[in-house]
Amino acid sequence: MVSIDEVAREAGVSTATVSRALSGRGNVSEPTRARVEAAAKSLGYVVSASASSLASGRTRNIGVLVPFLDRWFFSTVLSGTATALQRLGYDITLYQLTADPNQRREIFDTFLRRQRVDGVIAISIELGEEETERLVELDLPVIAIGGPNPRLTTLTVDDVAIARLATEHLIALGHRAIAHIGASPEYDLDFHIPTHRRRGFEQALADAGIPARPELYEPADFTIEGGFRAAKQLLGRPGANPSAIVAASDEMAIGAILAARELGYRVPEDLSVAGIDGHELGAFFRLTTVDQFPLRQGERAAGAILAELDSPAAGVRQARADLPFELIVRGSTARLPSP
Amino acid sequence: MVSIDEVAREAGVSTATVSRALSGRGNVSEPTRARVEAAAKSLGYVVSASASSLASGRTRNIGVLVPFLDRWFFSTVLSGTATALQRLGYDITLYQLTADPNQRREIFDTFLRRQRVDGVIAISIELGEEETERLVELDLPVIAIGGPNPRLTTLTVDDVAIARLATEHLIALGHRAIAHIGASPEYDLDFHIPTHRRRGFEQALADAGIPARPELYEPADFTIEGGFRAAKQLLGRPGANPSAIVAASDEMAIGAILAARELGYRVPEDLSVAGIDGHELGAFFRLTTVDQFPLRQGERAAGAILAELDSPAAGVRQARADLPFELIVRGSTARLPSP
DNA sequence: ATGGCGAATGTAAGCGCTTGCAGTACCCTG
DNA sequence: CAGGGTACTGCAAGCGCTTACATTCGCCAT
Repeated sequence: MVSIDEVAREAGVSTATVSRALSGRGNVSEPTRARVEAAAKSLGYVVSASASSLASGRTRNIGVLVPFLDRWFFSTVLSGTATALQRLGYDITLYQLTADPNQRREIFDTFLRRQRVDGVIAISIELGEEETERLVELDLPVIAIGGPNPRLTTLTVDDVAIARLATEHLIALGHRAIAHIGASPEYDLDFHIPTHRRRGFEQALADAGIPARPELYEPADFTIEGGFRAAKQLLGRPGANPSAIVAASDEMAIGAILAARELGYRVPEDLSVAGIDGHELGAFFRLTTVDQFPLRQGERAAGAILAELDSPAAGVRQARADLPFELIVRGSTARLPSP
Repeated sequence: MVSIDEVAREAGVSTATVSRALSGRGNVSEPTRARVEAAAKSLGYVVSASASSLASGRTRNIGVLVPFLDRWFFSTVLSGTATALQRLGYDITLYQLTADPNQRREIFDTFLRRQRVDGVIAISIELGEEETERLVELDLPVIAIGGPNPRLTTLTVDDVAIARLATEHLIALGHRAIAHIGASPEYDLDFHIPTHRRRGFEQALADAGIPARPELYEPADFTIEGGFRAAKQLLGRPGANPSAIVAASDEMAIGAILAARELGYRVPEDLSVAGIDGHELGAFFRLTTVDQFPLRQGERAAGAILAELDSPAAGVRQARADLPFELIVRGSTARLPSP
């Protein structure tokens, strides 16, 4: 491995100058800089990350925590984060958190404390009291996506408003018998997203003066299959007879569309279905949805952490539910035919 | 930050002993080890990654290269890798490669050469000549998944055999008019997977004495939507009239099932459909497929890299197509009704 | 008894950088 | 022309560990 000394010798300067020339910190005359750069290139010199980190305290590395790697939403957010961070020359160290308390403890107590990262992004992680504490103790910039956490800077989307938007769309189309596929309470771990969305759904109905009908609610597990089963329940339930369904996720909405088709309903003529999330499969199924732009969420988290890195405490701890979302009307919803 | 000196003082030993006690390298008497451990725990000491790496040359960090983060196959393999690596105390540094040559060059020329990783896992990356060269030059253990690369240790699945297995299943069920959804040539970048699968399909037909029929082939782009369109072509083509379809991916197979339903075919009564990959949605669509266990592929890569780390060159460069795969018969294929 | 050996521990020399401090040369002001 | 900057560069002290080598000590074989 080529070291900085060889570059210094080759360029006829001290190692200090090489360091300054290559890192851009401190003043170096243009000709010297060029000479150093040429020497570095010709020798194939690349600074040693550990030596540089040890001496400077900077790592150019961000730790990213995700609960799942192989689920669409999380991998999409991660993708956005990774793209943005890489573009700016940052490495990312990935930690996939499981439910195993030992594994989690190891990550919070050891991995994150090895001075290997300059900051941490937690993507939709339900953090325990202690875990939040550990994160704060790190004394590093931390950005959390999802689930307002009063002790951390958090990027959150207003899930109540999202669900209300989807529901209002259906109401505006003349629907009144609107069903909702949410989550069973035990699924409501992650930031109470299902609960918030259900509340948004109910608010929209209430605002429109439509009485809530318990038989028009059905829980599922946020998967296509779950949505499929829930929709079958809903559509088969005597007296329910919904003309529209708001699902708390696109995957469940797709399941609902599939279920409806199987039962002989035409979507959207006989049944309107709206989802939430902006899933990649939405376009194919012509699904009307409220997109929350997960890719951009990831990019935004990257931007936020870098901003804090640049000017610490610039982004004073905040927890604003201000991530953007937007109703995307496609072909799965239609005006209720006047009877 | 607590340093090793404080632990040494607290335990009443030298820093050398602390290092040895905590890392497990070298001899330390049991009582001393316990004392050191207690001191470290009470002070909340965690070794500094950069200092340790600089001094020892080991980083306990594996670089992982992926082409996409937000596609099912890759994120699933990555998940397997991450789980296995984390369990063994390794960090993973993630690099999402794009097609942008500048970005790729930066990763190969700079990021990977900063001595930040002990080894590299390349997940289904189509590596250029030069990129392979850079990887070899790193002089680190490198494991590639997919696409036999004679210069690297590669984990590969036999795509010809996989496709043959799927096709033979259909032939065994009595089908003769079997269509294939593959990829258009320009999509055949990544290790020629589509080509191999098409070849396997054709071999199976040939072995069974079934003549190839060009009108029973249709290219697509490996997505559900692509499979949907391709199947519509196939099923609408005059004179084609297939009784079964082998799709080169599960996503395309799912698209084909959806297309068939839309055209009024019952699956599997009127049309059998088989896929390849083992996609998570396969169960829901009752898709018969050849599973290639991507999660396990990821774990296996992790195991392989650690094996090489333990005993360099133990895993002499090899490129065996020996990853396991298995026919999973579900409900999308059935015996051809005797006419 | 004695030499030899291995286990346990300490000493101290790095690992390859970054950066505070100091020195030099040059330029501008008054 | 002196005084004071400013820009550039070098010197050298770390950053917080690991580990080769040295030292000590108890124990066993001779």
